[in-house]
Amino acid sequence: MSSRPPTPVPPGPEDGRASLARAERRSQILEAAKQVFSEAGYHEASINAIIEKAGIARGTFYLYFQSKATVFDALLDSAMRELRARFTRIELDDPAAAPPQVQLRDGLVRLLDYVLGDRLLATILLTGARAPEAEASARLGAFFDEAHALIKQALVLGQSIQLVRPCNAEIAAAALLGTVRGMIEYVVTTDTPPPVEEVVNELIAVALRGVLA
Amino acid sequence: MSSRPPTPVPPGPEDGRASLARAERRSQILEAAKQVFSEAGYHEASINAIIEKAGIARGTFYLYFQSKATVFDALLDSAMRELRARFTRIELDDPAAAPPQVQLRDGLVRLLDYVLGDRLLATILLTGARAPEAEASARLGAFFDEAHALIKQALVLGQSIQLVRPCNAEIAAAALLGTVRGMIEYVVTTDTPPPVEEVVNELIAVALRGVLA
Amino acid sequence: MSSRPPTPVPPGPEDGRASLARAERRSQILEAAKQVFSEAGYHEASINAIIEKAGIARGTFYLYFQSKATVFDALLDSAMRELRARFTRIELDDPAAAPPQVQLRDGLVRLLDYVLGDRLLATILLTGARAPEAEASARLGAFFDEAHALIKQALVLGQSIQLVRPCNAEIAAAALLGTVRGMIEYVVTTDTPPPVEEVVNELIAVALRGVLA
Amino acid sequence: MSSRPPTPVPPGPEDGRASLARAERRSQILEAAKQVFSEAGYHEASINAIIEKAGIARGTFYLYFQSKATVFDALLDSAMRELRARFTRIELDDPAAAPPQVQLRDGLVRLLDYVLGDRLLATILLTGARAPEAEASARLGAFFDEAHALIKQALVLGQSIQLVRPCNAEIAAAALLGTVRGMIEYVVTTDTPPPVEEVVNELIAVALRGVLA
DNA sequence: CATGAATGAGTCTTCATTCAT
DNA sequence: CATGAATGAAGACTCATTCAT
Repeated sequence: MSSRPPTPVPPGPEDGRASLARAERRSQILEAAKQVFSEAGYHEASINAIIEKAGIARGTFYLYFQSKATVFDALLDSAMRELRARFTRIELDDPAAAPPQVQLRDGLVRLLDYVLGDRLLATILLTGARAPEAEASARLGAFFDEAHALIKQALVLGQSIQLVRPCNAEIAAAALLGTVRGMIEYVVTTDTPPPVEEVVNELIAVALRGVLA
Repeated sequence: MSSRPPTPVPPGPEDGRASLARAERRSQILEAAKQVFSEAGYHEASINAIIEKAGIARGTFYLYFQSKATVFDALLDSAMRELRARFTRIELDDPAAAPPQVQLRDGLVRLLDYVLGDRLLATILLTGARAPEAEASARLGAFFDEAHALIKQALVLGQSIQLVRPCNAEIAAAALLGTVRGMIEYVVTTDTPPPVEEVVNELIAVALRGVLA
Repeated sequence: MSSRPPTPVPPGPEDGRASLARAERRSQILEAAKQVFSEAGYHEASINAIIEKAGIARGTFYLYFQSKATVFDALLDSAMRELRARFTRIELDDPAAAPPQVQLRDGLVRLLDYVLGDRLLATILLTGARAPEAEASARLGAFFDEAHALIKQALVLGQSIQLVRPCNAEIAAAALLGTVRGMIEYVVTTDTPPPVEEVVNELIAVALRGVLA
Repeated sequence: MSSRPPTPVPPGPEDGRASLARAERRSQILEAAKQVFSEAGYHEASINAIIEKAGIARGTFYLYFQSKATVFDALLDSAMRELRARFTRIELDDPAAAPPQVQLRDGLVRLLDYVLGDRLLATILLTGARAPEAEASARLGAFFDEAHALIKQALVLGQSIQLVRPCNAEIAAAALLGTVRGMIEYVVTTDTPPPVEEVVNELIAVALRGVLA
């Protein structure tokens, strides 16, 4: 029975936490959400867990994000942005640019550097595909498709200048994308991964020359 | 092989009479669950959807499986068993065995054949990591660790007979595991994938010789 | 933190209440909802209050109705159906029919009889307009518009046979609709209302001849 | 007149200086609240909508009103006051007064004039019964009871001088109150209502002489 | 006086699981 | 063995209210 007005008992903050600037509070929540999502995955993660970790009240969360899916989107977008920024298309025509192999190597180093610097975010990115409510989840699929297309394009180009051996570029691109993802997963899940330089060298060696002697 | 829970024998008369029917019902449920889990993922999948697809009553489900997590476990285990059966350790010493490259090729063909023959189960396997309640999910991690170890071991062995170039086997194994997973994901998600032979050829070529001319 | 599976502790019914036939349980819920809605109005009413009054569990409610708005719709529709069934268009041309005044009187008697027989439902009907989520709420508006049109039509017809004095039928119909609603509200809110016959006589007298001597 | 709560004088310096500004702010809020409440009804209305429309900050609202219910009360009281002021007891004994019919007509004209001049407030009054938390909501019931008593009294008086025909004054009063409410609802909800004079004429004609020729 | 960030009780709704028939 | 009605813990989200600045 709800005829009685709900005895409004909204207390003020019980500890002296001060009001944060909007952007600060927002990233505080993002940080908490990042941890929770990367530990528990989208579904297992609860708003409860997020606000507890952030040390804020329920309502405060919804002051900054419309829904659980929205925070997840923000994180996923952030991760994709970071990744995109670090790995740019390789420039062949520009004479001022570094040689292709160096560009490739640098891109991969930046990529793994970022991944190691923010393992949590990277974890979300690797597993974020399963979040149907989050609309960024669909963008993630597009993101990997894009990566596949990029690699394929590079292979075709390489073939045209006889740098790359004849092969089915579509399939090979899928294989190489897998190689990179395997690498990322490896450094993210290994407690004390080898130096980035070494990992990248190995990655490139495998991709370019395989493992045969 | 970790201590597998004793394959939850659901209660009921053990007179062995209805055993066949029992097994049939069980696989009927498993089949329905496979479809639902592979379409929706662990969390999005509902018991409702499973029993509807199986055409059984709610209670009947719990006569054969203790919980949602239990069916999922059964499916995951089944997939892992199938995979394990298809890809055996490469035999070097047995003079009666086929040459290593052929063994490798055959193993991969069997692997991809299976994957294409049961895409649903393969999908679950690829995405099944995110089901913290399902204890088989942990075994999945172990499964991939095992695969990594297998590859690493093969590399080390290959190096000892100068077949494989010197490299950090740990890292290279991670890269190659990724390559295979990428390949699997590719054939599973592509509507009309190329013939298995071609995919395997490409995969082996990339893994052994890279993409360079 | 929700990493732990929620320790499934769903007990069976703690009292021996037996499963009711679907229709029975449904009307049991409708009855409880009727009381709650009529006491508290749509918004003040809570699912909690309804299931408490019905003595059922939360989930049971949703086994029979999709939402709070849905039960409300069912009740509103039921009330409108009852009302419509009791007050039919007055038949002038049928020589076998009773004289118009008698038809009018009978209709009103049936109306008030129903209203007194189910005050709760009548209350919901009188106040149900404020429930934007309930789609039947819109139908309620249409219902009263229909009543207005019916009265207006009757007035125009009466004017054509010189039974009704010249007047603005639109306005007069609004006035008469108000008269009826006032009557209904009166009998519904009065603890021991006068006999229906008397109320109807008075209503008709006022509507037809006014209060002047 | 029930014990009205002492018109919640919001806290703040009582120096009388800013009193004017204070009153202005107050009515600015009331105006916004009037719009919101009349559009959305008590429950659907949100403090958010009110402060947005008023262009003030959240806290400011609570500087002038203790709660949502309080503003609603203020509006309801205001509407009742306006109505009361416009419809005074009909004077029979005063020889200087206009004849009773004229007094009645004038009162009704003033009533409808006001209603049309402030439809929003009138809407709130007509639908304000459903706001259990607002204690003025109870006063609204008393208000209509009062109106009923007034009409009944007039009927009894009219009967004593043989102006009104013999009837059950209690019931007839309920009918007539309904007639007036129907009228008010009609002019309030009709986009371009007929001139007040015409509506009042029709209302009086129906009330005094009915609809028969 | 004004502000608006923060609060948290309360609401609706879902769904895995049980058990009387 | 099969059934499906019933259960209730848990989750996402809203919004009136407060109070430090």
